Amino acid sequence: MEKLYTKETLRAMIQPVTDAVYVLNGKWKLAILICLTFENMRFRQLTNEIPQITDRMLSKELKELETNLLIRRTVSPAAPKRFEYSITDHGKSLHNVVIELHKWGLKHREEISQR
Amino acid sequence: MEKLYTKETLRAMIQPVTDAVYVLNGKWKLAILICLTFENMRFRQLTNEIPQITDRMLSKELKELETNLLIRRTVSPAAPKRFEYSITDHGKSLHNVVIELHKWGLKHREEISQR
DNA sequence: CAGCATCCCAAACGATACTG
DNA sequence: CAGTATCGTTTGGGATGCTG
Repeated sequence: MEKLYTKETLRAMIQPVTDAVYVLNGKWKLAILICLTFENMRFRQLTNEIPQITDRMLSKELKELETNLLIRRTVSPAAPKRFEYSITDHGKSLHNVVIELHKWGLKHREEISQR
Repeated sequence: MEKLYTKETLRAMIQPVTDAVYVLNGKWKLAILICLTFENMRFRQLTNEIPQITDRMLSKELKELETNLLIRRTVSPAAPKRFEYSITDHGKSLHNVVIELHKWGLKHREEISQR
C-alpha cells in the first residue's frame, strides 16, 4: 500500500474491508471455519475441537456463518439422522485471508512481546 | 487450505488467526489504518475522512492502535503544536491482510446480493 | 446427540457536553 | 484544534437448564 494508491483508491477500499471483518467477527467464527476446512463435522465434534465454546455460542455462530453462505448444514435422510456442517466454496474462498491473518497474527505476537 | 494441511497444522492456526482479528476488530480500526496508509493525518483530518465516526470513538480506536504499535502519535515541539498520527512499519505489515480482506469483501458482497 | 430458552453481566458504541 | 467525561443503549457472550 505505497503511494501507488491514490487517496480515492484507498477510500474505496474502506467499505469492502470493513464488510469483510464484520462478517468474520465473533469470537469463534474463524475457529469454526478452520475446523471445517479440514473435514465436515457434526455439532458435538465441533464442541470437542473448540473446548471453551458453549452450545449456545456454537449454535449462534453456525447460524451466522450459514446466513453468510460460508458453511452449509446438511441432514442425512436416513435414520439415525446425521446433522453435518461443511464449508462452502464461498467459505473456501477465504483461504488467502486466513493465510495472511495467520502470518500476521504470528508476527504481531512477536512484535508485541518484544516491548 | 486443502488436505495439504494436517489437522494439527490447522489447529495451530486458530490462535494466531483469532489474535489477528481481535486486534483489527472495532468498527473503525481498518478505516483509520487505511487513511494513515495514504498520509499522516491530524485528529480533525481523520474525522473528516471518516464522517460518521465520533470524537470519542476516534480517540479510543487511536489509542488501541497505538497500544498495538500499528500507529504512532507525534507532537511537533514548536508552537503551534501539531499532533500527528502516522502508520508504523508494523502497521504497514498489514498490507497483505488488507489487500486480501478487500478482495474478499468485494467478492462477498456479490455473493450475498445474488441470493 | 443437537440444539433452544432464559437470565445476566460486560463490552462496544453513540450522543452530548465540556476542557486545555 | 484535540481531545475527555458522562450517560444511556445495544450487542456480545457466558452459565445453566430444558427439549425433541
